[in-house]
Amino acid sequence: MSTNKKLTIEDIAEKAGVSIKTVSRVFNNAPNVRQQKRDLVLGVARDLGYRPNISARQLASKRSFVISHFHDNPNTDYLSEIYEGMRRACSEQGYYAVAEKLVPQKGSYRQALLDYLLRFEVDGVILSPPVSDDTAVIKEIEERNIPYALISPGKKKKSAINVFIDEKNAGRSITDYLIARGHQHLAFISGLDSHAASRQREAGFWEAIDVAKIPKKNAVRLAGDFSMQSGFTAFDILMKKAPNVTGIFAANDKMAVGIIVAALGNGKKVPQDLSVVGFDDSPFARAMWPTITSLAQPVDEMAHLSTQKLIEWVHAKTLDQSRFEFSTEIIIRESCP
Amino acid sequence: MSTNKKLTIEDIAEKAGVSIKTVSRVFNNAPNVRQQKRDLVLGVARDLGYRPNISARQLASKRSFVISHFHDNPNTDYLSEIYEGMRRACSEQGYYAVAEKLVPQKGSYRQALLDYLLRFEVDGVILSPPVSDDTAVIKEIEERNIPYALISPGKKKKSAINVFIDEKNAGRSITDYLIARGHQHLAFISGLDSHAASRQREAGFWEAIDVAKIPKKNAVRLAGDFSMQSGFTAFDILMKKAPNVTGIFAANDKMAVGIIVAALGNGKKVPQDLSVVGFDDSPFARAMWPTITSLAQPVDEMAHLSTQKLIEWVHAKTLDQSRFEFSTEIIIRESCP
DNA sequence: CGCTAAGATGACAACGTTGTCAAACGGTGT
DNA sequence: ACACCGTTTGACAACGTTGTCATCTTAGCG
Repeated sequence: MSTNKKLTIEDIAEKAGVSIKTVSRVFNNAPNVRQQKRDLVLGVARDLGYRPNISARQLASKRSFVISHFHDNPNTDYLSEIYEGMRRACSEQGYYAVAEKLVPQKGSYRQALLDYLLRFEVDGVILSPPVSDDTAVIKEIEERNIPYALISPGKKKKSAINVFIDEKNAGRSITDYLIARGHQHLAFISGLDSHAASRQREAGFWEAIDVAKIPKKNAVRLAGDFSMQSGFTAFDILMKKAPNVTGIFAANDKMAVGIIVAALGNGKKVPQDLSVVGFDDSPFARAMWPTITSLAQPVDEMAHLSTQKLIEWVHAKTLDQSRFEFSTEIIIRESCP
Repeated sequence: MSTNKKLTIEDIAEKAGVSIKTVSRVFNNAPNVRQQKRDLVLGVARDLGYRPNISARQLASKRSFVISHFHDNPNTDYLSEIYEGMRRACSEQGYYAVAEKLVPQKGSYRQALLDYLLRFEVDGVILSPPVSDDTAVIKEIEERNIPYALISPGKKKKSAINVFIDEKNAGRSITDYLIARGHQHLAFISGLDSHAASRQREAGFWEAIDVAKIPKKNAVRLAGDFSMQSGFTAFDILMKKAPNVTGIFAANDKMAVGIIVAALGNGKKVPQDLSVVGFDDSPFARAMWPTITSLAQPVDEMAHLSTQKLIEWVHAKTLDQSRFEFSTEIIIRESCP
């Protein structure tokens, strides 16, 4: 390992026998550089281990090389998957990934966003629920012409990168799975109705019921709020309202944990007496006992792609494709084998 | 809100009738500026809403204004508390907070660290377990004279900022609490022995037993690994080895969840038949049912202070105080009221 | 009251890139 | 061979700060 003093664009230019501007062009994928020189410069740069200085780039180009994820979601597992996906993509391109929790004021995230933008420059923004549903936030971002991506099951925007899974179809398929395992009396535990994801998962649930020709009265909906506690509470209500239910679809894993704990505490065996499936494939789906069958969405991949496309957009200054749908997978575990 | 074109140091200098260098001095808390001028400049800057351009500062000063947290801990709740504390402190000082998961190679984080440092400049580093225990990593950081902070119960370094709680004392006090609630037959579920924190918490457990003059045979140690599953498993062993235990201290909340779930599944009531206390006060301590009595450490505050002190160190170029101990608190909930 | 040294201030050159614009090049049609 | 035009290349001035060093103040002292 050599004591390499800091390399600059000039060192590369000299070694390659071109001007610094040409080197700059190569590193910015700018047009109008002969392929031969491009290769030459890249070769020299690779040999010497050159990397452009971020600060100088920022200063000269008035770009920040920062991609920010604005969120307000207590699910830290979800957040860190997003962060990891962003970080990977950013690191590949010499960008910085930053995550910022927005604190709502009077029900809107607008002020918190403005506070942030006043202090830091940002080249691109990633929004996830519930921030992605705040129209005031989107308006501010669009007015500033900041490229942005929505990782969200909500409304799609023409002028944004939309990354999503088909929530309804996912709800449908995991319900189909429950039915295929022989369950004829089913329950759905909803999340917060304000979240589009919960509503769409539920729609999938009812579609599956419908298609399987299970009588509507054999299916029941219990209101939850995504919390473990609400899953726990749902169990009591379930025992009163529909004691012969054997298959439960919880709109997220936390509620699945809640209902399983409640079931065990009341002498029910899982999955023998009660089968439970969750959604998100979060770490406790693996860590609980019994482990939980869950629908996995590739959050990391989704964040990675969002970030990549965002950076492309920043460079190209124009957005081409705007919708990216990801597919999901049912991870079969003990709670519904 | 005015359409403020970008303010530079020159605008402030002109408005205040001083040179740009003086403005620069003021913003860097440099010595040798008359108090009167300092106030004048700060006043003008506040009125106009000026903030120094980070990139230009980075370029000119060869500092990066980035503080990185290197970690490899699957506990995302813990990580996001650290990140939040860092973020707050950084944002106050115009720094960037960055979190980087290090992937070990051949048991060491050294290579991953070097890969990172090759790509990005960093002004300060925060390490938490298990990275903070990697001597090769610390050696590399010290050789580069990068200020660093250890949020860790492990060995204290003279040449670093050490932020920690007294783990042994914390283990002692929560065990004291169990004993005060009348429990005379106790169990400790350990975490990974490679983690100093687990060993120290256990030491506190035994000290409490000792001081309370509880016969050693009435206390038992069960080996866990911090996972929910290991807590679950511990229950079976406990029932065989020491069925009359009524008070359990799990070295973290996850294992507390595991043992509670197992207990409920076996018809035991918590806390009536079995009282359980955890450690960390993580989100499920609140979300589980029953909610879990747990020992809380102020992770957010610890990260905030680490970052502040790190930034002070960067500016002063010298480290004064090196040890910062934080106090803990027992959060009483249903699992051991 | 002048002298000195320490403290306060400023002029100007870095820092390492990108933007701008002019110049050189190379291919085409006459 | 020449004029023309698009493509490629480069010289040099930004970008907004901080570092260096010279100069101007001021307080203290004989």
